[in-house]
Amino acid sequence: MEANFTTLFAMHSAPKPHRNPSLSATPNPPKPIKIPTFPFPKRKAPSFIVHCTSLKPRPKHVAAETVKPVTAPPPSSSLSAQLERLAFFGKSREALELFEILQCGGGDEESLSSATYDALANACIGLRSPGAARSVFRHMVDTGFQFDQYARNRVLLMYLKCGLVSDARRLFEEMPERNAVSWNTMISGLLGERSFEEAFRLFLLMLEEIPEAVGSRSLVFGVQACTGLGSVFLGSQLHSAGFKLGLCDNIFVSSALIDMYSNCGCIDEARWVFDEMPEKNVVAWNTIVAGYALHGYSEDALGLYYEMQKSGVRTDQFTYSTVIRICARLGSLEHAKQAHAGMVRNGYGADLVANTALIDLYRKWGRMEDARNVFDRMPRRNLRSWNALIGGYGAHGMGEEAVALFDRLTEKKGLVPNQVTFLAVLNACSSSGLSGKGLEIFKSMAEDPRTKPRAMHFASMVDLLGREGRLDEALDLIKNAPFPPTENMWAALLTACRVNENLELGKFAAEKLFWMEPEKLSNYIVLLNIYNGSGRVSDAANVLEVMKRRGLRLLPACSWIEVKKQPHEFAFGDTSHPKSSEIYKKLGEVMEEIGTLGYAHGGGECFLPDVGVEEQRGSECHSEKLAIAFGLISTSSSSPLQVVQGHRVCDDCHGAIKMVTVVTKRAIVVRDASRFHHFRHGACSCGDYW
DNA sequence: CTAGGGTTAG
Repeated sequence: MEANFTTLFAMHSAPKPHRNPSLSATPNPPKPIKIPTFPFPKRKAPSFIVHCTSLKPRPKHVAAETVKPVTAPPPSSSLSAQLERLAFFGKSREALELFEILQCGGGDEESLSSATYDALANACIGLRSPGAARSVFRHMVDTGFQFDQYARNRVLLMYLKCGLVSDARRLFEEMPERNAVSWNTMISGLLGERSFEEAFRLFLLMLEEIPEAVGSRSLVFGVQACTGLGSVFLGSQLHSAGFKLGLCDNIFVSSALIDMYSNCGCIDEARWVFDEMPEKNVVAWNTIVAGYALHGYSEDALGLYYEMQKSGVRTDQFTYSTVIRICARLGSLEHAKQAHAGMVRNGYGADLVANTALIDLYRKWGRMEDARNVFDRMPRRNLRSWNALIGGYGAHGMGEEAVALFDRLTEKKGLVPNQVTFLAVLNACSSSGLSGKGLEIFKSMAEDPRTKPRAMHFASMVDLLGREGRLDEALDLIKNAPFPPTENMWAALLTACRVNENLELGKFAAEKLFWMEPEKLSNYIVLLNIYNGSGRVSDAANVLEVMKRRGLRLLPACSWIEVKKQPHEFAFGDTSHPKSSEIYKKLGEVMEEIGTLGYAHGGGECFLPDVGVEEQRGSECHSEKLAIAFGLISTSSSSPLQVVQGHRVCDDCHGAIKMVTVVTKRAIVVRDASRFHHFRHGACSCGDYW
């Protein structure tokens, strides 16, 4: 391990973060949950730690982590003392105003005291104001302030925190001498700018120049740089070095390592570091839970969270925002509600991030009143909070509310809508038939160079026009876009053609898609449904033939429903559930009942838009129907049903469920692969377009 | 003497 880091770094070319691909795939492929319980087996140490023998452990640092009582500067009449007090109490703006007044005298001023500059630096950092930072530094230079190492480090920090990175870099280079704090400050600043490579190089330089000063703080930065670079290769070298230097029994280093490993796709190594920690604090727990979640192991992550509670560690707002996010991905409302309750109980009910995660969660469950409640109670909101709610309204066919919220947002100063906001509101307009408003917003985007519509916005407009049957306009929009058409745009057109039964254009769009994404099954199925719907049997057979030739097969469709915290899963024609006979009996009754209301089973074959053909011979016992039948017999007659599934609903089920809400007087929410269907009083929030 | 450290969202 004496091999020096510079050569190691040189060997290492263009690192790419290795992430679990399942996270970047479709937005909500939910899964049923089985929470594991954790015995904690000892894991094998990663081999690189065993191999590394040549470094000598350094004498243990005496932990100087004692917390000193901090006292405010005493009240005094002098301007600089007042300034210090203001800065101490976080009144940065006022402190800087006093500084300006102080400068008003002009001419030959004297330097302020070190403590006053300290306070000013804090004020500048608090406001992130580059202008103020520059003028404070200028004042120091102009008045002949005698810089010591401390003051130089403070200025360096001030510049970095105010975003003056290149000035800070120059300052750092020109420093007559640099101590550990100077290096750490500079490296940390570069990390904040996401200049990971430079940060890592600087860390190596520090190791060369003052190796004795590289302590656990520096190591944390080095490891963070590796996290940013996504390089487990470099990260494990640092782990190894830190291990030999005796720096790895530090909670900060351990947490940084856990984060590094999990962000580099090595969850087992992350877990090893975690298991080895003699004392695990909140951050370590939060990091490992987030790590499992990042890798898509949501159940394990939730299981670890329960383990965390058992261990007696106090959960914090980070815990809740992570756990709520996990619950949002899982098909579990009960776990989520408990997390919500715990968050409020422990005094984090006002946390911005956790509340935003809650909005997202409730919207994924179709509980828009709950989402709105959370939003209204939030003491502070950022753009993401607004986006989450606007998007939620859109996904549930509540376009009016989405637009109202969007208008409220644009009237506010301080927050400027971004790409996500626009996409959310355009989708909302489209799904609620507010085409006028949608077109208006789309036009307004194009007028402002900062919000030039992107491909996804065009796709949304294609959807909007297609919904109204304005297929020619939709096609024109695709052709006249300022960039080549994307998959999303053609897919939106294809859906429009299916609903509007436009065979020719549908075929055209489908062929574009087959060429662009030949592996994607749902495209073929949509075309198949178009052909079947218009009785073009031979064309349908052709599509099937092509699919077979390309070796396209799919997982069987399944749906699930949560009853009393237990998920119940159903596949097509499933008879494996213990209550299977009751379920089919109920299903039969309900189908008969809605039959008397005029429901007729859709005669021809109806394919689920994204499931293999051999999986479905008829839609009478599609998994969603089974899940709903089970929900009906196992919950009280007034409670709404929540069904989750990974495939899109077929026409027949969609029609049937609408009528089921009439005869049972229940609300039913189906969260499928592409959207929500909020069935109530015989209608669906999607407006029969999906 | 003071300063620099780890985790979170669409």
